[in-house]
Amino acid sequence: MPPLPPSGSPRPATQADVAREVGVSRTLVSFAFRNAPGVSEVTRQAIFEAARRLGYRPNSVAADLARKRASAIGLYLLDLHNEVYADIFTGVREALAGSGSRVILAAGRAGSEPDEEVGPLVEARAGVVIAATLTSPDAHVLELAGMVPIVSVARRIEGVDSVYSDDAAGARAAVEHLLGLGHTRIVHLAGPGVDGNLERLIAYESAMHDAGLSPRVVVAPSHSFESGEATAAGFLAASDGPTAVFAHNDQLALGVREAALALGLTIPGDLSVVGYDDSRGARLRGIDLTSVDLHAHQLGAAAGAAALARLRFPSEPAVDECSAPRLVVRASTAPPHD
Amino acid sequence: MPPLPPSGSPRPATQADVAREVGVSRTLVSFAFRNAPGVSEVTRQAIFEAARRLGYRPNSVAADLARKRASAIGLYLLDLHNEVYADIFTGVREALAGSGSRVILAAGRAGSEPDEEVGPLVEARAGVVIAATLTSPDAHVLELAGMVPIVSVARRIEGVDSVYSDDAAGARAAVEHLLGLGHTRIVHLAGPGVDGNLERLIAYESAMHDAGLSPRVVVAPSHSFESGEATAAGFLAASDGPTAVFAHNDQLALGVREAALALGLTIPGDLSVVGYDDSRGARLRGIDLTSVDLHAHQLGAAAGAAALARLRFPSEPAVDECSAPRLVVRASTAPPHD
DNA sequence: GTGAAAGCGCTAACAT
DNA sequence: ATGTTAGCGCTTTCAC
Repeated sequence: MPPLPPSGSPRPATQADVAREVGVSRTLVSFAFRNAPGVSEVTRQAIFEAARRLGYRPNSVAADLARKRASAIGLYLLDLHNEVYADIFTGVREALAGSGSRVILAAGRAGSEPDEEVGPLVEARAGVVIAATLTSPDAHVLELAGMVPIVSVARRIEGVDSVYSDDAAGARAAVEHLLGLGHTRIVHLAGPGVDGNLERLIAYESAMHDAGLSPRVVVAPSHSFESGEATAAGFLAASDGPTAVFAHNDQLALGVREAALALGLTIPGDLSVVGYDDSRGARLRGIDLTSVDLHAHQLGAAAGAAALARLRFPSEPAVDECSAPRLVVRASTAPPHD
Repeated sequence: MPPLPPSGSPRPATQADVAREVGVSRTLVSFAFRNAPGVSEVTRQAIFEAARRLGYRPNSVAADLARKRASAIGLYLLDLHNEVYADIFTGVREALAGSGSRVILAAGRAGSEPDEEVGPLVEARAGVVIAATLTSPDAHVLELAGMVPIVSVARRIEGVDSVYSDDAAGARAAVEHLLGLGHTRIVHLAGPGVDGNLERLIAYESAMHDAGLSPRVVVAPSHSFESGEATAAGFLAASDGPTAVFAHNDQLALGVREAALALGLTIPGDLSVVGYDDSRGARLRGIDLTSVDLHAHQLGAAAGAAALARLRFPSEPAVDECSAPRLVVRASTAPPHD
């Protein structure tokens, strides 16, 4: 027997319906729902009661339209599969708690153009968009910023509110850790070559040069675990393979780890691996991945605060908040054994 | 030196601005942007050109309001920190690709009321809300469903479109696997006691009863890793502790694993652990967690399809799609050694 | 304390 | 092919 039809969705109730039910004007209903002064207690109660009966829910979209200012804050997250973005999300939410602003989310999609999914946020007229992480060129971001204020998370963009971590310092710390252990054949597994993704790469190259070594960079097609695994399967098998890999993020690093173990290599015996993000996976016993913590949660909270400020003071100078990351050494790194 | 002020956000351009610029009526601009027939090619080009120059972006919110039907599909994800929801998200997106419908996301928050965060989706007037996973009582969900069609993911709700996995079968398979290995002291680490979260618990109890054993249920305060770790630290230390734990999800299971290892127990030597979701973490070498795969990606895709159908046929009977989960046996389970 | 009227940016008949 | 007009659900002066 097929289940019952869903409770049907007739036209949702409007303020007009409530007003008619109570026998007052629409204005009063509007006032009542915004706790505006000038509604007698008895009328207010009657209105709420009728609203409950009718299942009335305010239409925030129509309200914003009429009010001519957006109450929504857009939050763009590049990759839901990467836990870092969940941390950023939590931080943002925390900063926004009690501010009375709705958050509307958008997330990156596999095959889309860089930052394409930010579009819906501006078309939905978010008052400000917190973006973690933008991947299109600065010029394009600035163009976007002309339509809606942008708060860039984890990437510095001149002229746009930016809340980020010092990637150069983090990457340099990671490479120097490896260098200090005695490694010389260190591969950097970079993320796709998009704008705002280069700091770690550059810091790696510079640290290698400073040590008198030649950089060996391999670019992964995406930031995912799978992509790290597949890419590493290639360069690990080569003769004269690396004794250490510094990956752009933990996902890639875990992929490298998987590929290495599949080839019969041991970690850190045959291969040292360093990631970036210090995510949950890195911290599990048995994984113990050395990684760089960029304090994603705090980054999110700072971004949330910046967004609120931008909403209130549209023409203040852009904030530029850089925080220091921290290298967390675990058991995935050791001196090379040859 | 402080950075430059952000490019400022004057009033965003509207169709009226574009129309004025080109010297045509607003209607034509509206038509042009919706690729409606009846606009000469030259006018259309002029319109697009002017729009580009002015930085015009359509206001999807105003469009929906005028059109009197929502083009947005709401997607509620209970916990961004749980990778399963990212899989569901990906599946939904896939199913919706090319349907021309925007997706607006909302995610659960730590301290909020059950399903509270679905509210913004209905207030933003989503045409249908895909909810993964609802935690409030059926009655409350049905009330919600009176305001907007709901597609419930991973939980069956009578009278509401439901796309879910057979939790009873999955849980029973997990417990019987443990039973088959010879375990008798099996603890079930359950999620918080909310509606729609009981199937696994009940199946566990029934499987234990069928085996002539008495169930030992411990309820975790949340679904998180931390909560699993803290809770397990308690019951593992007890004398007469379990030889196996079946957790409500992988996060909890990984927390149990961590607590066990911290106590010096070995897995699966001293303790067998089974999770649920078959997430990335479970599959890592060195973790090798036995788990139940509920095919989150497919669940998401099916939910997306159901949402589209519901949008087109508002009064069709509710769909009720149940799929079979699969137990994936890995190295975290073995016969008890005493 | 309450209501009438205008308008937010857009779509959708209905003209022309 | 192009323009006019009337709303969508709401907020917001400004009267009463």
